[in-house]
Amino acid sequence: MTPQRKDAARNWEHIVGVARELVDEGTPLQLNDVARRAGLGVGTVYRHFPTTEALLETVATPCLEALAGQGEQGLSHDDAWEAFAGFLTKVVEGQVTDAALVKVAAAQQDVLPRTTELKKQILATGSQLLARARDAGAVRNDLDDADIVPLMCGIAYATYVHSSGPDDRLPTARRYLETLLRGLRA
Amino acid sequence: MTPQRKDAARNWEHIVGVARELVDEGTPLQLNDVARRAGLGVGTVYRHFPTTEALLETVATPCLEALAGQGEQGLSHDDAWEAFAGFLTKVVEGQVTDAALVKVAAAQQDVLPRTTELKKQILATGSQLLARARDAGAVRNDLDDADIVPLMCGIAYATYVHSSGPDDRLPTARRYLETLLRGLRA
Amino acid sequence: MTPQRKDAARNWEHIVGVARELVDEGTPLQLNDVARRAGLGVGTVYRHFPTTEALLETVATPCLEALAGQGEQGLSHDDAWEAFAGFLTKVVEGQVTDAALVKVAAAQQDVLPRTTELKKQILATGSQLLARARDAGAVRNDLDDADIVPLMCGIAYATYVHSSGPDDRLPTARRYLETLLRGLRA
Amino acid sequence: MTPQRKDAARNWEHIVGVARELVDEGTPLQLNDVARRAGLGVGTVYRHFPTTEALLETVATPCLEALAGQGEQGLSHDDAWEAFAGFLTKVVEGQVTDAALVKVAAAQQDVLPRTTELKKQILATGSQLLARARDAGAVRNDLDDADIVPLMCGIAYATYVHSSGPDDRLPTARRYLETLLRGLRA
DNA sequence: GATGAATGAGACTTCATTCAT
DNA sequence: GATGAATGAAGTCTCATTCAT
Repeated sequence: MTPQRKDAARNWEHIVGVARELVDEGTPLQLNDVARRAGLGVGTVYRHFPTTEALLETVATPCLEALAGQGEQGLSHDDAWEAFAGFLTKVVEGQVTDAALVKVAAAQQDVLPRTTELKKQILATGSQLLARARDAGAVRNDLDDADIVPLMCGIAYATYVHSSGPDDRLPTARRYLETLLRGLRA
Repeated sequence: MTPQRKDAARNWEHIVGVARELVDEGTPLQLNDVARRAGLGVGTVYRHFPTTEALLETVATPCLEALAGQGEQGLSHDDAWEAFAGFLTKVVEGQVTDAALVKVAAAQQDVLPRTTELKKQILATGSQLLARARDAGAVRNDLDDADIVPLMCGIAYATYVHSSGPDDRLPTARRYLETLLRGLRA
Repeated sequence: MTPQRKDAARNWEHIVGVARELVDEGTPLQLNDVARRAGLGVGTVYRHFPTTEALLETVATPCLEALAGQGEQGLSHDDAWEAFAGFLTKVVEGQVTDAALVKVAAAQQDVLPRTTELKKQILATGSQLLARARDAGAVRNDLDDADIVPLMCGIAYATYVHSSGPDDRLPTARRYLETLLRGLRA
Repeated sequence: MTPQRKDAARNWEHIVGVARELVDEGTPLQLNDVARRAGLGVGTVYRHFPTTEALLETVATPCLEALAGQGEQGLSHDDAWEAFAGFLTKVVEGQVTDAALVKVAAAQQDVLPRTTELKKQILATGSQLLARARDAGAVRNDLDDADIVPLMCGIAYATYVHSSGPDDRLPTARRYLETLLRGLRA
């Protein structure tokens, strides 16, 4: 994925870094814009990332990887409910902290195979955690695998609608999630 | 609100109708686009609706009015919890049925006084229903007035993320809301 | 020129009054704008004044008439130079006081016969005053009739370029004219 | 100022050339219009000149530079009055020859730093020449630095009002300036 | 590979004028 | 006569993408 030549690799990093900043600022990603801020030619940015989505997904990748990792850890947790709830908390925290994540999560289609892979992996982990919790009688039966991601996106969205700024988002998101989890509990 | 002259009124209706279609299609509202589809001059559309928001809010108005009405009815309901839950159900059903509603609900600023008025009214009703349910000991204490709208938007959003088409939205939304309501219950 | 029906006459007056205000504000004359401010339909304004120029000239007419009158008076002045200089002073004062006047004066073509008539009359008076002053040996020979209006417009323009606001215009215009007059003196 | 790449430089020149023509024709500068006439995309023109003013000032730059140069020469002239008068003559000749110059001169705000610089320089030269002439007792005391530009613009404007075509402008402008200069003489 | 100039479709908006009511 | 809704050409400007250098 990462190109070979050293300068190309440096550019790649730089572009992703600039894109990260833009996403954090809430500025809509525009490849021209990224190029200007990175002090690079548009062509260079296009070579590395043919579309906005590709760049966005790349920006989101580390977060997705972190979530995937945390899911793995959760699987070794004794308490099935705690594992499940803890995982969802991480997911929601990620989303309200990182605007890139929400967009990538809500997108129906991915452009990078890596993104698809990670999303699948996270979903699989979520499903396992849900299954375990359900088997342990901790979660109600009417919740499906396919509901996890939408619900997390919903919580994140609710948080964005509620929040005036980026500061009060974390507590709000946690509060909303707690409520939802209480509703999920068997 | 509706203009006086017959032809103008016809155009007004027509524009709103076309906009309704576009919203339902998921096409982003564009005044030029509306004009083309309506077979009218751009200027005509601009005369009636100076901004996209004005048109969008107008499109959403009937739904908002319906919700406001249903809220009123809820206030005369005996069971405080049922009244509260029923109202939220109506709100969520409205949102997943009507894309305009989500956008208008999530917007921080309105452009039409009528919209502001209706939103206030609905919020007030929601607050009253929440207070009644809380007083009756049916709802947990940590839910605030300011959380109602965001949570409803969140449910709607979750539904959109989940749904492949517009048909399975209603049951999904109801299921999600039920879960949330269970979590809100004291 | 003024219409017959009483209400029409009232409208006519009102339109001209509103236009006067707009000109004084420095707002560019727009017939739609005039109509809105006057609380009349655009059609009504168009009926009275088919073009912006027609309205502008109408607005300028009283000033033109005043100048024409003052020119007449000047002709009966004993001192030929004083008469000439005094007349030019009035003209320049008019122009820097009234934006409509500059535009009408600088225009190559008039749309109202009345305007043409008044401009001719003023020009004729100016020519006579110039001739008298020249015959009296008070003015240099190289100044032509056709130079009077342009020079007055030039003085007015210089004043506009110089001036920061409308308040310091009169003294500036007078100063500039004095200089020019000194240069015209034989 | 001129871009690096050869094709870009060619376009830049071409655009300025086309703009020059339009200005000379008396056609109001419009970026779209320029693009069409130049056979270039609108975007190209906008890239080079983000606003009409930027293009206009660029078109006027060579003239401004010429004036600045001539002012320098004037400073080394023995006769203070001749130097002053000669400079003003050049300025006025420039203005009536080049419509861009009048607009740029009369504008309160510049958009290109180069324009501001040149205008300052020319003004400074004018001020010095005026001071020298005044010290030499050749010019009346009531003329201020800040009057030079407005008066030159006024002369140019008077010339435009007078002239039927672009051909008789130069002699007219000279005649008007002579008259004014006579009035400025101590 | 890198650059960034060029492109031009297309979105947005204004306004002079007409004409049905 | 009066009204003001309708028109749509024309101007402004942006931005994703391509391609010559």
